[in-house]
Amino acid sequence: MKKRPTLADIARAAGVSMMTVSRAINHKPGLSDELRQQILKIADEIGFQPNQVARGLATRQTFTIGLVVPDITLPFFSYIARGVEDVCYEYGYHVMLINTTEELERERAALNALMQQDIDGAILCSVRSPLEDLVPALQRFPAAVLFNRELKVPLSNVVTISVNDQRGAMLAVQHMLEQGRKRIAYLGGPSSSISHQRRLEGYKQALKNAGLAFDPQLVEQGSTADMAAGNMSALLERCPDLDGVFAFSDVSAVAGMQVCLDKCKTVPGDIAFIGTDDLPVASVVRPQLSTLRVNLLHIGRLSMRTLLDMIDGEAAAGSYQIEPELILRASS
Amino acid sequence: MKKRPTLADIARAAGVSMMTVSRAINHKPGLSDELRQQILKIADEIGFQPNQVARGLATRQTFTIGLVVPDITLPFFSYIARGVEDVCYEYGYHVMLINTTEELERERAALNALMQQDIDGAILCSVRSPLEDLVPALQRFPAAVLFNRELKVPLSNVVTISVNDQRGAMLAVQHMLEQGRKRIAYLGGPSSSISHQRRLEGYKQALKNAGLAFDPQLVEQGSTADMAAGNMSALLERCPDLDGVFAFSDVSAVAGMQVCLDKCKTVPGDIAFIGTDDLPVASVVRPQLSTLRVNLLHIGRLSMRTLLDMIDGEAAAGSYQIEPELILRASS
DNA sequence: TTGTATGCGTTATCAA
DNA sequence: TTGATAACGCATACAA
Repeated sequence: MKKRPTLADIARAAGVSMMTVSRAINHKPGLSDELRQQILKIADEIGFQPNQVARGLATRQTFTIGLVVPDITLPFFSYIARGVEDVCYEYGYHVMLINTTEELERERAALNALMQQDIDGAILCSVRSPLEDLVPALQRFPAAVLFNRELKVPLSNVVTISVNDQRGAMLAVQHMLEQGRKRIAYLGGPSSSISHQRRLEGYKQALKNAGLAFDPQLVEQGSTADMAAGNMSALLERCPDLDGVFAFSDVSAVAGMQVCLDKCKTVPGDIAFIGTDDLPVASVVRPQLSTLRVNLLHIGRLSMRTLLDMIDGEAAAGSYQIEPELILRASS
Repeated sequence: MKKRPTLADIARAAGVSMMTVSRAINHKPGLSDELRQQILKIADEIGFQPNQVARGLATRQTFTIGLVVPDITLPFFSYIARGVEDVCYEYGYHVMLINTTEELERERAALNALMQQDIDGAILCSVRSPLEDLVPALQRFPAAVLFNRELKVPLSNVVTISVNDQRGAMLAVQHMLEQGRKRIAYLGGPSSSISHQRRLEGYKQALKNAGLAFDPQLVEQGSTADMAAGNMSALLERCPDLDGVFAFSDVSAVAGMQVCLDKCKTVPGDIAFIGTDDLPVASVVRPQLSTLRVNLLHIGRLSMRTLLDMIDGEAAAGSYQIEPELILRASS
């Protein structure tokens, strides 16, 4: 591996100073077009690529943002990541991706690593760290977007973006209640998930609004498809009169639905199903799955654009709330 | 935002030179334990975080690797990314994630961006760029792993890791042939995909081995679930005697399977289905889907560990071949 | 329009 | 065991 050419190399070859080369490369004013073309030509021939690390050190701007997610294999986060990256590409930014696997220790490490990297901003998705750790960390970033996590007191350099999970759950449960169903279960996600907790609240609220009592027997939690299937079996056994299921994700919903079909229940005749996220699988299974949709790609893009606005000093801190949309298909 | 403390700040506060602080921070020999503890204590109090950009410039090592994928929303790649990131976390490395959306222009931009970032290595998944562009780019990285793409001539700094897609397809098709099926379709992926092309080869090879002629009428291609469903309808209409389907992904397989079930075909009675990737959905749908499995998390980890070995100069270039495993479930 | 001096925060090198 | 000085590659500020 031979050393990469530097500004100095170009300067020597072109017989000008480094600064002139720098200006030419960065398309800054202050030299004749003729000379600029000449320099660019030489740079190209020599195969010059500006060293962004050096540039970052000099300008204190790395054009890199940190993206922290619990688990990139969850479609929910991979879609957000995609949206973020798309906008980054448009604006010449780069993404440093960190998975935390919902572990506090790894979250702490992620925040620490990002501090040291001199990133221009951070997008933190569903972080769990206690506010006493999170707030000081946030304050050290030039700008940050906090997704699905609220702050007690607003910070001047952070925007919060949240999905209204509670309302989403209410919409789903209300819909089934309006169909005359009375025994609706919540096939929940991991108990530590903030979305899970919020949806549970929405579920309870919808029941309350309809004058129905909350029955803990009708709630299960679990993260994988296998667990959802097991939970569904347990629910059916405990509550044979079950007539509706709101699920934490489309995958859980499909798993649960198949368990019911296996046991000769009809969907939606005996039991209605509503999932969450509108994953590709939702419209592929039979019956096609009703679901709560939020445009995750859009959320990713919005997050990154908001971050860019803050970096450019064009936006004040604040908060967005994304409303999920109830997509009715054949399962409810 | 106040300026972050630097080595100089600590040095001043501790009444020693920057170098002594540097040595203390980096746990390098050359100073008394006593003094080291003293310095670390001050650094901690002051909230010092070493600036990795400056460190990277000085040492020419950024502890960052580039990960290029076509689309992080495809489970195939998000699982690999997760495996890569897990190993990165263990070794204190960072991941710069870039999506190329299968566009050559964006691939070129990705390679360029990574060159400029002074990364320690790169993992390139399913890149399409012609070898004449790819090879010179690869040579500029200290080390690289090339996933699902072959080189004509080996490079001393790159390891190739590939899934044996051809053999996988052969296994799947052979299995159906052994069941006595004669009209097996290939519900393919995007035609530009290298995996798609390899699997098509395997499909043809299996037919040939069985003495059957290849019938282009039995092949369709498309990337989304919707397209797969449309393609399945077309196949059924063109070839009513169809009795088996090998699909490019589990999502395509499920989509195709549901189309068949909708048209009152039985699975696997009338038509057998075998998918690819063993996604969660495969074991959740009914009938449960047979599929080709490779451990993607493992591939991600293997890629990153191999890259680390090369970075540390411990491994020579070479190539790995991953064999898919045929998982038989109810659909075949 | 072009060039010079200096600094960004850290580490390598060599001297004490 | 410690420290002074010079890189690393680029950009800012100021001068010519």
